[in-house]
Amino acid sequence: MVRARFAPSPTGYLHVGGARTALFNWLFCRKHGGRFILRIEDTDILRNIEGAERKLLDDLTWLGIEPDEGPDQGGPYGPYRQSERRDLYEAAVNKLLEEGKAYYAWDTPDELDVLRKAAQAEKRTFRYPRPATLPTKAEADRARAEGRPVVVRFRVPDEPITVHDEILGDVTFGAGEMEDLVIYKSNGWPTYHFAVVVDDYHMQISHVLRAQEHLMNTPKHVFMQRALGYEPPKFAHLPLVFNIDGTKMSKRDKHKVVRKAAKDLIKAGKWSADDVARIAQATSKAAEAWLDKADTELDMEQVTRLAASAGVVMPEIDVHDFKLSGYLPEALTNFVALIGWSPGGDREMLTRQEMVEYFSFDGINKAAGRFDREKLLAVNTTYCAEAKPERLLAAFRDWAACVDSSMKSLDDATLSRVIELCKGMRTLADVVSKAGPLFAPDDSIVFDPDAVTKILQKKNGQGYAMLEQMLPALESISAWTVSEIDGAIKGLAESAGVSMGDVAQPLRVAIAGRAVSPAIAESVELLGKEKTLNRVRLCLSRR
RNA sequence: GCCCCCAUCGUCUAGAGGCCCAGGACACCGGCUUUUCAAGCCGAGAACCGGGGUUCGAAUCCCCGUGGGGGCACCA
Repeated sequence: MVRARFAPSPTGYLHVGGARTALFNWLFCRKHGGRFILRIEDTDILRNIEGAERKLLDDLTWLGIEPDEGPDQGGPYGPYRQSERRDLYEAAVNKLLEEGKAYYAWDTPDELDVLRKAAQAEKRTFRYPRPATLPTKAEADRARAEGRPVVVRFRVPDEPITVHDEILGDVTFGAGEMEDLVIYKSNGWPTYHFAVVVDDYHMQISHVLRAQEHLMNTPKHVFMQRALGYEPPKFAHLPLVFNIDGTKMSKRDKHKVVRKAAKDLIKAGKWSADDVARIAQATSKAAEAWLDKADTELDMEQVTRLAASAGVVMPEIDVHDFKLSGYLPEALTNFVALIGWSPGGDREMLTRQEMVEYFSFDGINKAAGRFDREKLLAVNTTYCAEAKPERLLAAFRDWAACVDSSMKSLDDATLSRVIELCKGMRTLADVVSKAGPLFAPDDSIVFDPDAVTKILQKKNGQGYAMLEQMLPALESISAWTVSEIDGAIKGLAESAGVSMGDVAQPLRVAIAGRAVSPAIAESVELLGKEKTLNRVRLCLSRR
């Protein structure tokens, strides 16, 4: 029975890299009729973020990667949060302690730091110096009573080890290359390394698919599995995903972009450091530290405020970011599946079913891949073009609710019509950026100065002249239909001896405020007679 | 510094010794279409990191070099 798991820690939104790991685990399970387990790795109580687990779960749901077992759905091997399985870790660590396979240690962080620095000065690789005779429990208790931080370290066997990876093949590590790692912290919680080993065993995990950054952890885990008498699962380490420039995709990228924008504005004299603090709603000290490259000084909400105010778009990093940008979950998953995996041949656009069908470790690459946003956009464009109208409508509603777009209040019929008129869209957000003004109040239309000069004022105000002539033509239309409106526009172009563009573009600027909108006759029809005439008059009055 | 992994167009990749003077997709460039934007259509350019082997034959196998990346926490 195949049982694979995705095990995120609740520190924020789901990262796209994590989403790919989750997807591969899910695909692997579906392919082999196995069970996909979600386990929350929350052993670092300080790093856990309130509400993060919910966000993680919601993002997975949005992507269509539903666990078979997990905190929400339960299952026979629960609980599915590590914080609720402490007795298991305790029993395991006691066993190792009793057998002399693990031992107590109580060096302070400062003491360890001194040892590390000394090793570094001698150009030696630091490894924790295992004491010749292992401390007794009584000694550990005494140290604890004295206020020393008592941890438990795993006694790593002094022998080479070869672990087999389903993707990479055999990987060998020499004897003595790993130090005796901490498996129990002084605060009484197990470390990640220990909890994974214990949980994977108790949850009967058969395959561990995880990012390649964990490769070096594998021998440690296998040594522990042997020490505990567990049969190690099979391992498959997935290639990493980087930014297009080869850097790591991290939330730092967001800070970077916003910081640069803020600094540029300061340099241009438009902002001051105080403005940064005020806009972010942070202390001036925090703002200054942040400007000086301390990412941790401002949180994401504060940075988001700065980005909005500075008018910069932050790079999408988390699944939620892509959702907000208007990507379809099926497009995102298809795109992300193709980084580090190939279904073989020329196949590229795949349904989830096809992905399951073609999925295999053979198709997984060893080399790291890069996340090409241009390609994602192209994939999304294709998905938008091929999606059924109902799907697009549902996806748009989902998105509009998420970003709180004013267009979310439109009825289904109108919305479907608008979406249809926006075909060729690259993201759901394009619908709003293209057709949004048609649904805004007449007096909220902002005229794009460029469009005004280029289209209305040019050639001695020919655009305005066309609008003046358009007014009676539109007024006389009794049946407000696309064909009538189209006829009116064509008629005017012909009688005035100008091109269609010379008539349509001024009208477009009048009703939308800029040179872009859906097809003109359709836009006008959608707007309605009254509003159209109102907007044309309004535009002329601002001449 | 030590350990580990990797290496085909700018990017994602196909390719499991002859089917490859290397195929697809995105991007780019040129053109078409056109009442805007986007979309669409047609076309062009673009890669086997270097050096040694093995073999009748190497993008494919081996070695070395170079380059890129990851890991070296009481974080996961």
